[in-house]
Parts: sequence; C-alpha cells; structure tokens
Amino acid sequence: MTNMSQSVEDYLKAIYGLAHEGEFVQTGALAAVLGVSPASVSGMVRRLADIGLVERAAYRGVSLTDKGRRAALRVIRRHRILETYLAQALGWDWDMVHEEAERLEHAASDQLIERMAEVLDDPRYDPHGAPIPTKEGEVEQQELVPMSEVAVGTLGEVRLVSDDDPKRLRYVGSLGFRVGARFEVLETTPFRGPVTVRLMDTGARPQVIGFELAQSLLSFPLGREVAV
Amino acid sequence: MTNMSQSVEDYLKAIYGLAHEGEFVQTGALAAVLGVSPASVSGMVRRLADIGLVERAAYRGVSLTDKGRRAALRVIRRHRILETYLAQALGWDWDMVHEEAERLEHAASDQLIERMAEVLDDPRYDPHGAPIPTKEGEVEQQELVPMSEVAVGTLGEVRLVSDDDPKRLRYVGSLGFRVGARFEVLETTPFRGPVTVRLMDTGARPQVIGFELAQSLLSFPLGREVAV
DNA sequence: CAACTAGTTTAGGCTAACCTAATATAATCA
DNA sequence: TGATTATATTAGGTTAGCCTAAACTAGTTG
Repeated sequence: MTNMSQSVEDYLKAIYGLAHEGEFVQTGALAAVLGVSPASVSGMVRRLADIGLVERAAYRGVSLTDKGRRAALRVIRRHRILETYLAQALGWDWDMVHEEAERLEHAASDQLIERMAEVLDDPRYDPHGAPIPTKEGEVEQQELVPMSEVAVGTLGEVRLVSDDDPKRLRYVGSLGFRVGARFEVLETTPFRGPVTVRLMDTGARPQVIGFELAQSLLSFPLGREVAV
Repeated sequence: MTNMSQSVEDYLKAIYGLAHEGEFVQTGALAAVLGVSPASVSGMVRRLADIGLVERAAYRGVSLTDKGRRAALRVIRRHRILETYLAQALGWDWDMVHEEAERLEHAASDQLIERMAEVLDDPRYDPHGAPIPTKEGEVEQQELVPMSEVAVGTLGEVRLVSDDDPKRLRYVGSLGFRVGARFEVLETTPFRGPVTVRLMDTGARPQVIGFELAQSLLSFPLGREVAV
C-alpha cells in the first residue's frame, strides 16, 4: 500500500479534498482539479476501485474507502510536513512551499518525513494553518468561518489561508494577514462587496479588501474586544 | 533541457559514471548498472541520441555529447548536494543518504537545491568525499589511489569511499574509516590478500581488512611520516 | 412521457519504459 | 577464412496514464 504511483497519490489527495461528509465526488470535478480529461478520470477511478482505494457508483462519482482515506491522509501529512520544513528550516515564504512540496511528497521516504517532523518538533499546522494529520491518520477538524462572515464590530483570528494560488498568498501576506493575525471587522458591504478590517497588534491603518480575498481567510471568531 | 524524465536522468548519470576518457559505454554495462535489459537500453539510447544527449555508434556503445554531459553533471550536483544536506542538516549517516538522494534528485527544484547549498555554505564534497560539480558544470578531478595500492610503510588519507553499497559503507564507517581519516599501511599480502593498516590520530590498534575493502577506500598518498 | 442537456463512460489511440525472443553484428580462435 | 561466441539490435508485446470522439445515463423540462 506504500508503493503508489504519483498519479494515484494525486487522485487520492484530490478526492479527499473534494469530498464533504461522505458525499460522492463527481468525475468532472476531479478532472478539473487534476487538470485531466473526465475520460481519464473514469479510467483511473476504475483502477482505484479495483485495488480497493475508492468505492464508485457509475455515473454518480467516487468516495474513499477506509484504506483510501488512510492513504490520502498519509500523502497529506507528507505534503504538510514538507511545507512546514521548507518554511521553517529553509526560510521559504508561504507562497513558495506548496509547489515544491507537491513534487517532493511523492519522492521522500517516510523516514525522511518523520525525521523532518522530529527536527520541527512535531508541528501541528503547516505554514498556511492547515492541520497536519498524525502518523496514525487523525486530522483535527477546525470550525472556521471566512473573514467575510465575521460580524462587523467583532474580532477574529486568521487560522487558515488556502494555498492554491501563490500570487494571492503573496499578496495576502504583504498586507500582513498571516496565520495567527488578529483583526477587527469594521465594515462589510452587500452583494459580495469589499470588507474593511483593521489588523490588531500592529499600528496598521484599516484596510479595504475584496470579498473573495476575505473569503479565503478562514478565521476563528473572537467576539467583541475584551479589555486587556 | 531541464525537463527530463527520471529515466533519462538515470541513464545520463549512469553513462557519465561508466565513461572513462571519452570511451564508448557498452549497452550491456549500462543495462547491468541500471538494472534493465540490454534491449531496453538500446531503445532508450536511440531516443537519447535523437534529442542530442548522446552520440551512439551502433554495436559499439554511447558517449555523452556536451549537452548530455552538462545534464548529467547537473543531476550529479543535485544528488551530492542532497546527500550532503541529509548528512549535515538532518544528521543522517553516510550509508543512508544515497538511496534517499537517488529519489529526491529527480523531484527537487533547482531552487531548492541551491538553497540547500547555500545553507551548507557551498559544500565542495559529499559525505563520501565525491566532489560536487559546480552550477556551471565543473568537477574537480582527483588523483587518488586505492588504499590497497598505498605503499607499505607510508601514510595516506581517505578521500573518497564509493557509495554503491550501504552495508559496506556502514561497515567501513564502523571501523573508523571516514573521509579525512589518515592511516599508515603496515603490511600487504599478495594475490589480493588482506591489508594491515593503522588509523592515525586515534588510539586504535592496527586492523586487517580485505583487499576489496581496501580497494574501495580511495586515498591520497602522503608518503612517510614527518615529525610533527 | 419524450426530448434535451449535462455529465459520464467506453472505444480506440498515443507515448514512455519496460520486457522476451529472434535476429544481426563483431570479435575470437581453430 | 570460417565457425563460434559474445554482444547488440529489432520485432512484437505489456502497462500506466493520458488523449479525443462517440455512445450512453439520468435528471430536467416542454
């Protein structure tokens, strides 16, 4: 089970990422995420089913079996440890680590991954705030809301920034929104309009950011400010 | 030129490793080193010739073109920097690094490799003493002799230990023969018989090692001991 | 209920690497 | 030189992973 091709690993990761609460993942969605044709997905998914990694319902989609989920989480653990290592040990910015980890995750041995984890003192989150699955395949489930939905006049803390677009990451970072940054929502506007927020603990002025950007900053709501 | 398959990279490395002074490398030798059939080598070598990485003379063998040599040296640089990084930054023993580097060398970006080199302060030798080619594709040529050929009664310094067998590396390491270790050859025996050597700078007793082992310890001859 | 549409699957092909078996070449030696 | 042997190449086949184009399902809607 430990010798899967790069493609198989990518499929498992993608299925895991698209699956919400045991739903079936559609062929087309997978194809889009993986950048291949739906026909290719059909073919591969059949093979994944053959080796017991997914369950498939023709014309409806796939879902991971237990074995598949474990395999997916293993790849995700590798990915996130690599990202964390690149950021912490080599000083890379959070917008650069994803791409590199994407390739290394298929080549690095478990031994290397665990050695990196050790050097990092068993990190629990990657540089974007995503929880790192344990070796045993447990992942923390976080209950977060997009910054765009944090109530006006209340505080929040950035906990997770989606890493799919390096450029956006870079931009968000340049504005000061890092994992752990606390902010207050000063104003929102209807129809997915811009959001005005102020970063706490910095001298920064309030900033106006687009709705979609605010959506990509998953946050933990902290309620009203309490006297220090 | 920077997007070569893992296989192509492995072929180039192997050809480089087997080529001595512009000689042709035989199909069979390549097949043996790469662990594939001679027929497969024939096929691949034709493709390498098509893309201008090797020159081939049918039934005689192949040699690298300039382009091929540059590509090979690039892979070797990656490999050796990775080995050095694993040893120095992660504390791995010299018998473990080869295998891991073998896989990572195909996945790591140039950026990562150069960042590792920077962290290591531009190392010139890998953990086995092999010179690391520069980014520009220059390699130091070392004039070394096997310990088995160092004259009795003279000193030598271990400079390069071939990394092809982890078990042997482990063993030689356990005997105290590391890169940089100085030794005196006390006795040799004919017909490829055992060699008696004493490690300097340690309190160790003279050791008797097999001829083949002594052959794998490439050394720099230091002549007779000079008073300190 | 039939027809359309969105989405999926099958059919048929391609490429990179590998394989074995058969053939071709080159080198060696009687 | 001609026969033998060692080595290399070609022929033909496999598998993983991808593709396009054609055929099929299922869900929506006239």
